[in-house]
Amino acid sequence: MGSTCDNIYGTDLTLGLGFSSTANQKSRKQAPAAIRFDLSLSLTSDHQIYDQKTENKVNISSNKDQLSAASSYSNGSVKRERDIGSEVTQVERVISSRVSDELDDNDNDNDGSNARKKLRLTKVQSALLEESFKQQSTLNPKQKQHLARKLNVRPRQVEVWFQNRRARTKLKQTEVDCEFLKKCCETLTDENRKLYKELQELKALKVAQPLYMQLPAATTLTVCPSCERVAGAGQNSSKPHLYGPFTNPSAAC
DNA sequence: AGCCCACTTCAATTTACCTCA
DNA sequence: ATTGAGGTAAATTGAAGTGGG
Repeated sequence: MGSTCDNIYGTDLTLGLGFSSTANQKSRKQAPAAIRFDLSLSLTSDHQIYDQKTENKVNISSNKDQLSAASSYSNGSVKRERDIGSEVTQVERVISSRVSDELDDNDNDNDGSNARKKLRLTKVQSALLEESFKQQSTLNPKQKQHLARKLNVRPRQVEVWFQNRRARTKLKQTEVDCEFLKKCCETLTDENRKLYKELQELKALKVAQPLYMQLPAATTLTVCPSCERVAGAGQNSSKPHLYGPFTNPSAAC
């Protein structure tokens, strides 16, 4: 991260995230120990961090030995967290995002490391993108440019987001379809099982009694006049040959 | 050339589980 | 025995890279 930027107040701010939190160790390990951030973030009074790009504020207060945080968003909503962990994460996100932007704008990798920095879109940015996606799932170049300017991101990011979003939608639809087919399969299996059971019962009945004399009055099945069988399909004599009142017995044999 | 899609990579984040005070 | 904090590994998420149509 070669570019150390002074913020608009002329102060070279360094935010150390060294305090104890429930944020997971691994992610903090991977985050820079101290991050110098650009003009879009500034420390305000009352331990408040203000992201000028998203207009989000993160209030940080300490209460005895427990740190807590509350975010106030540009839409007026306020969120209170159990502890500082997720807010630290949020601050890291914002900082990371801005730093990535900065690196990208500076044709990146000024720090010499080729590590791919993951940029996370802010909630506000994601919400706006979602809103646009609801209206239409593809963008023409003009719309892309406009949205990119509005979100303060690169057009390529908007493009990638829409691509990934379409993929997610498709995947979800596939899952829904799969679930539907699974249900269909279950129903058919169940039906097949019932029919097979019925068949076994009829077979047993045939063995016990001469069928053409003993068939229950209620049954709609008939005996084939040519082969005198209820069971025994033409293709396989061992398999039952059943037909109902609307089929042609001679044609079936 | 530019766009889309499918597939992939990998950093960031979440979740689950464990240990210890 | 129970609870909460802290640590870690595995799983998941999602932004971005790549290659082919």
